[in-house]
Amino acid sequence: MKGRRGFQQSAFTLTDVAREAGVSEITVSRVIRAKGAIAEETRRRVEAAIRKVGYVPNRIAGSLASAGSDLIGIIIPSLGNIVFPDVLRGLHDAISGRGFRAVVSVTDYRLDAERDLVRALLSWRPAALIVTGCEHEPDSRHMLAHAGLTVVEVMDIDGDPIDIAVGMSHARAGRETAAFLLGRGYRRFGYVGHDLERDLRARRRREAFLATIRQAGASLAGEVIVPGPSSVPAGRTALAALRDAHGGIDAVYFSNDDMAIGGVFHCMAAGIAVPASLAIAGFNGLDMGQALPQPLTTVLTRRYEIGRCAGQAVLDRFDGLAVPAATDVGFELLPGATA
Amino acid sequence: MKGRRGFQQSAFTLTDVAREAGVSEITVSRVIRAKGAIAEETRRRVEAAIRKVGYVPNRIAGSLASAGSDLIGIIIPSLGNIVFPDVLRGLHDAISGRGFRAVVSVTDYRLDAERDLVRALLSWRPAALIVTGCEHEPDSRHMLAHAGLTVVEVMDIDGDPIDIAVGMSHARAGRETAAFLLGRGYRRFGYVGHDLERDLRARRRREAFLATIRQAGASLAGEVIVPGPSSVPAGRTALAALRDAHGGIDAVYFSNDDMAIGGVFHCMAAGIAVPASLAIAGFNGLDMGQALPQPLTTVLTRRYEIGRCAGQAVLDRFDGLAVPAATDVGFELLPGATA
DNA sequence: TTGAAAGCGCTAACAT
DNA sequence: ATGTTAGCGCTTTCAA
Repeated sequence: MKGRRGFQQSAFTLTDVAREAGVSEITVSRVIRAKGAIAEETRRRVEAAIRKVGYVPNRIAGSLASAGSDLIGIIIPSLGNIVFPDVLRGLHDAISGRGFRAVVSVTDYRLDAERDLVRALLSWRPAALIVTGCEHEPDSRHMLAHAGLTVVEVMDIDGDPIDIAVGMSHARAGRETAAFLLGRGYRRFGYVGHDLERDLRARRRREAFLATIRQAGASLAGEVIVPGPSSVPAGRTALAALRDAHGGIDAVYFSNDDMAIGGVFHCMAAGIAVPASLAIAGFNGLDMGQALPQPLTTVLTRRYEIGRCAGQAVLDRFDGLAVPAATDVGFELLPGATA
Repeated sequence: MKGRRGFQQSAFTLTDVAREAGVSEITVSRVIRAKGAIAEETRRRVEAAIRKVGYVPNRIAGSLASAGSDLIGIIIPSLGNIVFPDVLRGLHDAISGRGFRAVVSVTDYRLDAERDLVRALLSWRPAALIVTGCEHEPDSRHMLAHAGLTVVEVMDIDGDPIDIAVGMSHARAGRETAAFLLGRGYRRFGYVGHDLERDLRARRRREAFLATIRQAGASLAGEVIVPGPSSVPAGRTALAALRDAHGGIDAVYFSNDDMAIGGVFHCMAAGIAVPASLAIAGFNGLDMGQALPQPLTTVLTRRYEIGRCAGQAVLDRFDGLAVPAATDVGFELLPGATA
């Protein structure tokens, strides 16, 4: 159980099993992969031998010999934002039944880190690579486009897919939220967001939101952008700051539900009537927001579905089926009760 | 970009790079791994050749030759419960800087699924395997104990570690929560939980909680256990059900913060004064609960820290350093304002 | 500082 | 139904 490097482990190989069972290696290999015809009696002997020596196949050797791994690389910006575990969950549910394994890497929203991870994961010759969003460094795009494997870009379909894209239009979500709030009669808007340099999808929602309210002759009366990642406490303090700095705002668009729920909590604590004095809208449709005494006005995103579709696309491609270049899983505006 | 099976990709090998640079394969290999002495001039030529052909190393071949991968297998019960992404985040932060990659698998809280995943991940000859909890099927334990690699059991230190355990005592957390509520004068308790057949740690907290209140002469006046996973909506409806069925309860222990926050929302919506009419306690110390108008009474768990320590243990073992068999990251009772 | 030879443990292709 | 042969692309000796 020591092993300075940690990996000599089960020293047994196919050869040992074959000797034990009195057959050739390839026969053992066939039994293990359930491939080719094997006599019932032989299979039993081989299986007994496998159990006897406690043989664990070596997929590194197997993958090298067969020129293919059952690994699927996935590169996401963060594990701290609940949306990515949700995507991962969907992906995992789709692929694990077929024996694929997810190798997970995190960029922390840095495209240069993404480039390095693309290279690192490609070196494992995965069956597919799943990346987040449609913005990548030219190097990344080039590697992905020429690696000769299935590439799925998830979350976002506002760009030009390298291979396959599965997601939704964040621009459209921003527009529709703006239209909804305008329709409810709000005119003096605030925005509360988190680090937009890095969260490119939140940025796109904000831009589309602003364009839409301006087109309608309404204005952005003020905004607060916190430097770090989104969180409930950040949303809570940011809304307090926004109200301190700017009067007369009647509706606030938050970069996502975490931030918006923080905003709702601030209003509860400060005795601000929602939506009478202030309307609040978020993005994602988290359970939590819908379980609030007043359900949050937000956009329900299908994160799990994105992961599941991405996984299915990988399987379909693997099976030689045609896969559309872009799949829009859509979204749903939840009117809620905070706007 | 097709590739029926998705993995012939960058057809270039070391041999191609070597030919291009006019050196032998091993020299290219040395340049790539920055191992052994290389003349400056040679290095430059090799690097140029690598860039020219767009060579991506094949770590499958490399791992086979060097008898070791830089993969770390991780097996968790779920991605739906925020605690596991948190652990994953800590693990990732610890290991990714050293070039290790996490291969993630999910058991859905089934120990038989865990067994299969242990076998599947061992077949990748990972540098280490990280599993959740201290309860495993005998087969799993046996494979893990004899695989000759670093094994870390995370979350829980209430058992007998296979190799290394990093976590906290859930029994102690249950006891201390009970002691805290007893100290505040509560005597008629309720419990609201989720699927305890599967979440063994939640079960252990509950048992320790019950033992403690009984020892103090208090009683469990009623409980509601919802069948599925924990969630805010589940906690909300379960508390409503508990209050319908049982009168006179003055404090409710929830299986975790998600459930407890749902309970708080129910009280808000139903006009139940917290903690005057009903006290609420959770487990995990999620941000969300602490950002509530009344911060939740709960136990702060160090999930990120567990992942980070587990990763560090793997690195230390890899570096030949001694690693303690059990690391207790501890927890902290947050008094909050709901009890 | 560089290279030649010999595998790592498995599977594809071709027998038998 | 089973076996033989020849690698997969790299790294580890061991030489030079």
